[in-house]
Amino acid sequence: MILKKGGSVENNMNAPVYTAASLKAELNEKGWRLTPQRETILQVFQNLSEGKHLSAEDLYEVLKADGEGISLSTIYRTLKLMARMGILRELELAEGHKHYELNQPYPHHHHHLICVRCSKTIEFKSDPILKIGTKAAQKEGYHILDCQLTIHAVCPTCQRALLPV
Amino acid sequence: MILKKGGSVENNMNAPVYTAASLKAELNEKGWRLTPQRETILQVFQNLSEGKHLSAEDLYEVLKADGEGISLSTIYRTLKLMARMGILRELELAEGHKHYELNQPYPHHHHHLICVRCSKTIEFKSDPILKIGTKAAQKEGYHILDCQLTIHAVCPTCQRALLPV
DNA sequence: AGAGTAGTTGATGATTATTCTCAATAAGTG
DNA sequence: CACTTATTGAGAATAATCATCAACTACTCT
Repeated sequence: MILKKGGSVENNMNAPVYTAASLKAELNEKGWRLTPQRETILQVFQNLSEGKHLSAEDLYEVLKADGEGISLSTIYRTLKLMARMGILRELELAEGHKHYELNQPYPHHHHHLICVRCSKTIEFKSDPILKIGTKAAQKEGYHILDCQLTIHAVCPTCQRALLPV
Repeated sequence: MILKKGGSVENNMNAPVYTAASLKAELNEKGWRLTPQRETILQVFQNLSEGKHLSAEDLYEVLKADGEGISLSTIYRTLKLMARMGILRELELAEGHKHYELNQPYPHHHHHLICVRCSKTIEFKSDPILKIGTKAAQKEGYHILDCQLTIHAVCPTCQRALLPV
């Protein structure tokens, strides 16, 4: 993975992304700080190809391989922080641990269809859902951070396998 | 959604529910057994008022209070089993542990709007979402078990509180 | 630019929800 | 009724995540 340092702007899919500067602005606004670790972690997610997502452990390994060694404590703290800021989405794709991906706006926004047996996951998009979700949040005065339809199902392969649950 | 099986009847809200008999039929079909524990646990969920959900620990306490003492091991096993059968929905409403509720079909089917700060949760319904989700699963040949839109957001109270993330 | 304040990191220990193990039990089958 | 095998219960084992705290450093204010 290539870690692009400094003022990144647009990724290759022409979607607006956070830059170090905008991340710093948003953090400082709340009295928090932009650290090299936070910047690096954001970049990893920005350079991730669509459909990819990382667990805390995954991210830890990626960074270690890149020679960027960031402690697991910081990984966990940063993932949670960024999820609560709405920068990352927290996904429950398989049992046991969470995955994270960049929380992309409209044209890239998507949902997940997950096999409860083998965890095979398919992404799909839907404008209406995003609109309905946004409206539901607005109606209650909630400030929306993420909106994801999760479909639990059994994939064709596992249906045929007739495995015990 | 697969909630109506075999000899199901109607509860007082006019929604189809599992009976001991229909649960047994579905279990036996796969070589499993209907035990008093499984029947009891299903009943607890069926008697839960709308909008309520239980964690494994909650269920354990409820049963203990009822003098029905079922071991935590069995609780966990049964919750997972029933979720995989599509009888229960597994919800990620707050950090740290899962909640479960009966997986009700159409007129009662609903989604969740959750405050990431205080975990206050609001339920809302949406036909279109259920339809879109069902279609998405069908298109991929997945056998759907559950379909839930989860909206992570900040509730009005927590917005005003300006608390640290 | 330099000093001070307070947020952040990293290492490690602590939690805690959930799963595993295994002997004893009991549901379903013929 | 006997037999096979799924299931239970108790406790130990896991694994993901969080808390703690001293050292460090980003940001702010002269």
